[in-house]
Amino acid sequence: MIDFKVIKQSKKSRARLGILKTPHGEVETPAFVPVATRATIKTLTSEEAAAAGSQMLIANTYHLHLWPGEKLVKKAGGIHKFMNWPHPLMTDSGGFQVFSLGFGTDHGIGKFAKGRAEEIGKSVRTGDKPQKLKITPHGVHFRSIIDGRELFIGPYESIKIQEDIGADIMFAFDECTSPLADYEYVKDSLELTHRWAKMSLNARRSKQALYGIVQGSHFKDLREAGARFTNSLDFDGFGIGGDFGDDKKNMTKVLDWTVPLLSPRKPRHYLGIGYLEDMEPIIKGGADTFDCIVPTHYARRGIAFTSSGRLDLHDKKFLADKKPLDPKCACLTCAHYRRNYIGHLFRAHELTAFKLITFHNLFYFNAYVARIRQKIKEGRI
RNA sequence: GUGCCCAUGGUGUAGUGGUAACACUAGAGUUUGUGGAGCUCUCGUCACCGGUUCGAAUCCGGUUGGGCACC
Repeated sequence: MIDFKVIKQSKKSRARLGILKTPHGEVETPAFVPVATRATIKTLTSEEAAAAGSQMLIANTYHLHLWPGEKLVKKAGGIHKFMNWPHPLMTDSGGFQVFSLGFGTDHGIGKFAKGRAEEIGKSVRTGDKPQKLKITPHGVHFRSIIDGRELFIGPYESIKIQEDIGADIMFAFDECTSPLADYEYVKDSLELTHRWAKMSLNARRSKQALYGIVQGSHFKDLREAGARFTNSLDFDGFGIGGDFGDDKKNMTKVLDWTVPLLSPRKPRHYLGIGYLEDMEPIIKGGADTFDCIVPTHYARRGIAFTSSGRLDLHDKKFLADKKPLDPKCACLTCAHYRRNYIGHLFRAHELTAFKLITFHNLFYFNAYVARIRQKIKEGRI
C-alpha cells in the first residue's frame, strides 16, 4: 500500500508539496514520472534512470502483457527485480491503448486535436466503432501490435496482469476518449469507465495501490461527474486522463473542474502530460505526479531540451558547436560531451546518441520539477 | 584509332512520342498515459547543341564525358 502526506499546501494555488510513500521508497511530489513502457527507459539502464533524478517510473500493462508476458515478470520476482529498479513504480492499465490503438490510429490523432471535429472532417459519435479493436461492456478485444493475434483485456484482466507485474501503484482500466468524440459518445464512455472502475476495485486481491481514473474529455459537467464518481469509490489515488478536445487550455481547465471534487488526502496523477511549459500550470492546478513520453521519445528524434529552448541535433550547425547541450545543465552528458560529438553520433544513427540525449532530457525534466518544488517551498507559486 | 553500349533529382533506378515516377538520403514542419515509427511539405532546365514532330527524357545528327571490345 501507499501513504501520501501533504507537507505544504500553497496559498496561491492548488500546488502542494507531498511525500508519497510506497513499499519501494518515497517520492517527493510534485514529481515527473518517466515512461518505461516495456520495463525500461529506452536506451538507459535502471541505474542511469535513477542517476538522472527519476523517483518513480511507469510501465505499461498492454505492452508487458504482449512481451514478455506478465507470468514471466512474476516468475522473475516482480517488475522491480526483473528490471533492477528498487524504487517506486506504477503500471498504466492499458486504457490508453483503447484509444491509441483504436480511434487514435484510425484518425491519426493524439490527445489534442488541431481543430474541431467538423473542421477536421472526422468524428467519433455514439455507435462508431474503431477499426482495429472492439469495445464491449466487459472489456476490449485488441490485436497484438507484435504478431496480430487477438487478445482481450477488461478491468479484471488488467488488474490481474498488473498484480503479476507487481508495481507499487496500479491504474483502473478505462477508456481514454478521442478529442474528436462528441458529448454523447463521451457520456456513454464515462459510464463504461465508471463500470470498469468498480470492476477494477473488485478484481484487486493484492496490497498494491490502485488509482481510479477521471474521464470526461473537455465537457465540464462530465468531468465533474467523473470526479464525483471516482472520488466516491475506495481508490488510493486518482489518475486524471483523457483528451482535451482542440484547445490546450482545457489541460488546466480539467484540473480546475475536477481537483476540487477529489479528496485532498489522496495523490493525483495527471496521465500523459508534461511538456516543460505544461509543468507549472498543471502543478498549480493540483497535479502531484505526471508522466510523459516527451523527454525520452523526443530524445530518439534528436531533440534536446535546454534552458534556451529545444535543440534539434539533426541540424548540421551543431557539428561545429563545441558547447554542451546545455551549458547550464549539471548532468553527466553535459559535463563530458559536446554538441559536435552528439550531433555526429545522431546523424550517424549511433545508439550512443540516443542514450546521451535521453539521459540529458530526463535529468533536465527532473531538475525542472525539482525547481518547481523549491518554488512551492518558498511560497512563490 | 575503329566498333559497340551508356548519360534522368544527393544516391540507386523507372519511364521507348503526349504535362518526369519510385526507394533511400538530405532540408522544413508535426509529435503530450505505444512507436529509433508515422504523417505533411521541399530538392530535377531528363549531359550539351541542333533537327524531325502539333508535341521528345523517349526518334535523328553532332559535341562532351564514361564503359567494353579490337588494332
